[in-house]
Amino acid sequence: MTPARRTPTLEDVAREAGVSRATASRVVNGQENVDAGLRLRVIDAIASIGYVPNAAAAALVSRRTGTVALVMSGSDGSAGQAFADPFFGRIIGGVVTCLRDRSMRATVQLADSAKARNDALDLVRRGGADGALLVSTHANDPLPRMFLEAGVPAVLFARPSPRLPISYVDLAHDQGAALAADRLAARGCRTVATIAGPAELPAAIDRLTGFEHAMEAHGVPYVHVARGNFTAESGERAMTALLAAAPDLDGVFAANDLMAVGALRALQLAGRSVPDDVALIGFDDSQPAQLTSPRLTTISQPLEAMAARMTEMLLERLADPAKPPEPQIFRPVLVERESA
Amino acid sequence: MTPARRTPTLEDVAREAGVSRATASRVVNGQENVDAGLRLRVIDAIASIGYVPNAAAAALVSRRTGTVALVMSGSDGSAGQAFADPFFGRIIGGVVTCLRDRSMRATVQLADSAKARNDALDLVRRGGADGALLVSTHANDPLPRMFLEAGVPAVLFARPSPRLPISYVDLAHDQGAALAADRLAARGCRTVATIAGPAELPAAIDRLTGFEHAMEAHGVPYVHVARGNFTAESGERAMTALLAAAPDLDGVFAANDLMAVGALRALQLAGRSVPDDVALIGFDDSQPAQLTSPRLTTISQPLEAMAARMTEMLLERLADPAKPPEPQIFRPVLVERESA
DNA sequence: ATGAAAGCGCTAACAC
DNA sequence: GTGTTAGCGCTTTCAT
Repeated sequence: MTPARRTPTLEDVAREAGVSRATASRVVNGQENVDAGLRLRVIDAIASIGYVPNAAAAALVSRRTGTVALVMSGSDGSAGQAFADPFFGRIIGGVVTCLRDRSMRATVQLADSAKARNDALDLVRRGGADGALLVSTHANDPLPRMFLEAGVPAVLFARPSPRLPISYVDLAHDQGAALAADRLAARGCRTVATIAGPAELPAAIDRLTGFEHAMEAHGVPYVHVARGNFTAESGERAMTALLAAAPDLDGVFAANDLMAVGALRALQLAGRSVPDDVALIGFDDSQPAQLTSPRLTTISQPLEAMAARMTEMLLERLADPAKPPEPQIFRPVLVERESA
Repeated sequence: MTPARRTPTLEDVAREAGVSRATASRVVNGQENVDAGLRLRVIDAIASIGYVPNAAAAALVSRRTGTVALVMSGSDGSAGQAFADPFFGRIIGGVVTCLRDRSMRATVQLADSAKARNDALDLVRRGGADGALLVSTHANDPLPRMFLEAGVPAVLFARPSPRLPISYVDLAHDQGAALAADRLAARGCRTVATIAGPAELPAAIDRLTGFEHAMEAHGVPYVHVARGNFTAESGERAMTALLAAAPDLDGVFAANDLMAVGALRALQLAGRSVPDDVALIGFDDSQPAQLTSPRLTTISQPLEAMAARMTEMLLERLADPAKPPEPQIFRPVLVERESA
């Protein structure tokens, strides 16, 4: 008859295999310096008694959990809604995929309030995660500085504003905007406008100034500017205003695809043909960009690759705490479709 | 001068406050039965020496981690790509939001290969998570049965197929389809078609049969059927085929919004006006549904609420392991816009 | 290459 | 209400 069973421990494995707990541990953790014969016996013992290592015990002594905190920093109160945005989803995908190659995992935190930010930081301080990945796109987000000051290993997605001595990955947003400007200029557009994003997003600012500078380089000293908030509605409104201000417009760069979709609608309502009367370029290469007619020419960013690199940088930092902070900037690419 | 500091432990707190470690522990864990005066002294001590609890040590003895594994089960090789789909994002949002109210968190796993499935299961068995949330939408996914047989607490998103004695949340997909049928019937549509989703998704099957049955109830015995794979392109192709087979079509139900968007395009290309010539209804209430012209009438599902409920059910199961498995079905709602 | 032994920091009985 | 105590299961020097 079956004895009342506790769940088997390393001790049991060791006894069963006739080795010490230390050796059993070495085998479990895949260390090389173990006699092949013993290793085999340990492996058999593990299988025969159905041993499963205890993660908490390992973490307690090794001070490593194999877990990384992935902190999504939103404006206060943005709540769970944010996750519906593929931007976050793609980053999660990149992070999770990178981690699992190393047998690690991510725990997702939402930092949209002072309490939530503290909880996220606490998680790492309590040893619930080995380090943190902070997706923080807003200027003056307190989160990066909190982690920095607490001495908690962290890498950011997006350059902190104001700047901080901390590693981050980011896109060359200005280059993306320049790609759009180049395209418009190449089509011969001379009266151009841009629908900019919220001023509190450094990325939006970079896209705006990047566009202006690049058009300037193409001999176009003035660009009409309207602001939106990254929604289609705001893009439509902005485009309507732009059309009123500059009826002879022949090229438009929207700081994201959603606003470009709205702009497209306004343009079509106004009887302008895209791209013949007005060329239009978006940013992000999101799904909506592929669903409009004409389909949107846009700027794509390698979010998954950026997320994976961010993860690697954290792992490097964990392996060598002395590693100095480092930025890593990715290049956007122009996706040519029908709207420009 | 400052002594060489270890990181402070509960022991240090206890000494500083002049109480036992047990009392200090009670205060840290917010237990009620502690003298108010002592509690204050402990709190002061914590602040003054900068104590931070160690999660691994707590987990080791309490056998609780406060972490739940959120396992995204995709078809093999679907990789990180899947996360770009707002479907997953919304679920993650619902889960994370629900958990954080209880000071818990989720770790995201991708189960798209035999190894990944084993890793996910192992995570819980090693005590890396207290239980699992399995988002498994494909028929014959081995994942749910694996967790069930391992005796690991788990709750599913979507009814397992074949059925299993395990708790799950799901949408009444057939009711959603019926909502679409009712709408079409109310508009007087008599020659209707549906663009169905992949046959390996139980949800897609339910939407198809639900639609057929409801139209039948409205006195329409036959529904034209074409299959798509949930992409806009497949929807466009399906619609083109449907138009060829039944040129007098006056109503179409697509099993998701993306296919509806494709169908809309095909319809417009064929010179049919939507909704005047042909009424069109989608499913999901996704972003693209709001960006087309006309905007899509569609069926929405409360994914965040479903995810939150799934999470609660797991927590209930954790609190009472004897709790019998239970399904929880949510109602879809018709979102009236312009296409039908 | 292997084993002995010393904790890692905490919770939960249990006794008072 | 408070303290004492016995581990939780593992990794990791340190000898050998």
